[in-house]
Amino acid sequence: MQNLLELLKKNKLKATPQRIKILEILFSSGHVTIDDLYEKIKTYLPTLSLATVYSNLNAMIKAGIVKSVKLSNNKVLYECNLNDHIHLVCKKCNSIKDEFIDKKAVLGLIEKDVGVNACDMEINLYYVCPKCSEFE
Amino acid sequence: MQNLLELLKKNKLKATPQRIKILEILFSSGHVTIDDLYEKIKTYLPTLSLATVYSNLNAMIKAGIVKSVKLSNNKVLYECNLNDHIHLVCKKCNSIKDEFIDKKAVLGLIEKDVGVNACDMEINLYYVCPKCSEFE
DNA sequence: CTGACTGCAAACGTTTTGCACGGTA
DNA sequence: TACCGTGCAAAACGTTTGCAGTCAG
Repeated sequence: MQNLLELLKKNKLKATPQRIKILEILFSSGHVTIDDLYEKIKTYLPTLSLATVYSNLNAMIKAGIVKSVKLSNNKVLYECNLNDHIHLVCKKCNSIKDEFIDKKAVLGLIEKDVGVNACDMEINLYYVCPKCSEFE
Repeated sequence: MQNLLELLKKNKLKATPQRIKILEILFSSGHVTIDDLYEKIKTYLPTLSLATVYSNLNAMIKAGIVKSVKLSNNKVLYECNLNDHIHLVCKKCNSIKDEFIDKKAVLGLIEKDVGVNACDMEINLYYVCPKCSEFE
């Protein structure tokens, strides 16, 4: 995918096959745990090491391409940092759904209370997903 | 402190001195790391073990009395889950400031977009704290 | 050609576990 | 008294590090 290659170059990161594959998976999956990510990549790049995945994620987080989100169950998710979305987290099964909201309106409302200029905002809503509320 | 004792009993947790002290510190400190917490408790309860602190925190998290927050530097903070506040996290030094907002208004704004009833909401604002912006 | 990236193994700090003992309800 | 909670040590877990070899620019 040409644009991923350029995305890396634009951020002064070498475009290795490992990094491109990591980004591809992040783009198509929305958000994944390290284990999911490692599992999925291994089918394409069997020799890839977990340490490399970590170091690449950290490098791309530093560059601002990737974002990590820690949920209340202390699991960490990685995702690409392009879309303006929040997370709906199911309290029962920990499944996660992306949801798009008017972040500017929310940020405006909050900044009025707080009196600070924020460069980023992270919102997680905890709820019970449809599947889990069926079996309550 | 009588109300802490009742808070534990109400949630079907035995009111041991260790748990009461943990809650006292969480209440007075806002949010603390495990190390801070352990350090502070040890002056009152020198025989306390770290494993006990962990198991008590986990028990109280399950009961909903305590909450844990994982920051982008992978440090975990514990806090009591009674106040309606959000976190201002400094992007440079990772310091954290509690800030109180009108959560209901924010939640209302978001739920309108999302069409879901949330039982809890977590908001983190990333900014540059006054100390760090001095030395930029 | 050169510095950055990879893969591996070992190290690291944090959290959990198993078990005997002790204290709360 | 019965059971939950404690303390200790060891194990497990997720992540980082160091290093030799490799590859992208």
